[in-house]
Amino acid sequence: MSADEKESQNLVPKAAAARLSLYLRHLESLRITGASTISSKELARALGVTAAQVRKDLGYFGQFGFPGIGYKIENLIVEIRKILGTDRIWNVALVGYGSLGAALFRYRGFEKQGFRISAIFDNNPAVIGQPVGGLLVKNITALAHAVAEGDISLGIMAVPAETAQEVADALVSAGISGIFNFAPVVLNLPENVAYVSIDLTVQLEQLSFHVKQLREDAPFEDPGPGI
Amino acid sequence: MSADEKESQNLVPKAAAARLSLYLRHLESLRITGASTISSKELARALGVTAAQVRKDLGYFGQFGFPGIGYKIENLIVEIRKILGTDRIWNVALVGYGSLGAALFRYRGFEKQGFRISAIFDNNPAVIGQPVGGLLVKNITALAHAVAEGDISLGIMAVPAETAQEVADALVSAGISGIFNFAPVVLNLPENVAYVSIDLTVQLEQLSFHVKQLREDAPFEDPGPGI
DNA sequence: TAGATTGTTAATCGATTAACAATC
DNA sequence: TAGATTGTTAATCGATTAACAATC
Repeated sequence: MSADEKESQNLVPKAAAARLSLYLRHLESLRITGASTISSKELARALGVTAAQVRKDLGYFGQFGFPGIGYKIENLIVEIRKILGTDRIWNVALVGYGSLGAALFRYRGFEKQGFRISAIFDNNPAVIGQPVGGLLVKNITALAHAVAEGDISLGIMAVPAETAQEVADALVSAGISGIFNFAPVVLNLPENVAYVSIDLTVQLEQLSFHVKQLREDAPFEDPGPGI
Repeated sequence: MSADEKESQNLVPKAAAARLSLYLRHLESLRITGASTISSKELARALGVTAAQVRKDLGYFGQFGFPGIGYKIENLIVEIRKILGTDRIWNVALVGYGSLGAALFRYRGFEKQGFRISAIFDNNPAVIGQPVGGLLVKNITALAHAVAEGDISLGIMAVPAETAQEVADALVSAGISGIFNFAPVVLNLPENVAYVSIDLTVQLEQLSFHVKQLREDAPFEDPGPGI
């Protein structure tokens, strides 16, 4: 079976695809230093994984390295971008222009990787019509039209939990291909819509869980304050 | 081996702990509806996992259910909070008061789960001294003192990639127990410091990857615009 | 009681690591 | 050439699912 067939049959572990992004980030930072090749061992070391894992992750998608040499940095950047689909511009709709939505809009990291927020929506009359960075915040009822007109295929949701499913449904009917959700709910979506969700509170709870675990594992290390 | 021993020996899959947060979120929303018990099957259905997984995840930490009945919602909420360590207040330092930092500070979801941002730091003279929600943004050089004084054990980093490692080192020397990082870098931290990281661009890249995969799997479903 | 549901063991499935021939 | 490093197979490790006796 070819690497292409593997990919299209979903045999790529999700975690492998996530690491690809990390490899890309590191390769981009290396490029600035002028380095031209890197071995799986060096890349692994920088990211805290094993060299075998780096080679295996890349192996899911093709043969990019040179035995005895390593990987050519420029070339690998181009290849990973192709794999991730960031060798193009994605137009993104931002739904919800509260404080988180506004922060995400101002975040320059997205544009740098080819994600362009090209429309903003809210249901709050107080912000609808407001100009932000060359755009106007639109009424959420205009979603379907704007998505079709603007060749928008991704949506970022920064809305409260209460309206999240409703907004997701609207994005799906509008014909969006993928949703990036910040509302703390598990969305119900059709199989043909891609879905990534970040629940900030869940992550913070994981942190407190890990802190607790560390303290339990090493009860003599951290007597805490007052001793 | 007891459930407690398992936990302290790190035999709990990380993914199981993450799902605990999702169970908690759903249980809290159920409580409002007045329901008093729930079965693993119902909980599983709501969150898109299997019933066996719900029971197994909870089983890592103890026996909370009643055969033939299910789980008592109020009780399970209390137990999961204990497990996650959110049965108490955590004082949190926010480092970096740019647009993301400001959005995180305004986000009410943290306080609701017991995470209180009790100090804010930045290195930018333009924001140092600025009053925000009853706090003053402090110079980052005051970190160590404030952490000790304020019983702060967690740090949220909303700083640029360039200064992230430096800030992390400062948090570690200040005696912080856990770091929640938003900078797009892999931090180098001692083993005894808990660590959760969110790289927004990585997540958006995963979304574009999944969209691409869906399109490749169903080439006849989405002819795209222009047809 | 009969039906429902847990907690847990064993079976399955998937992901990571180790090892090494092929290659530069 | 000798040393380095890839790509890939096989072995290991870990997580999920299925099954079912125990229990209410």
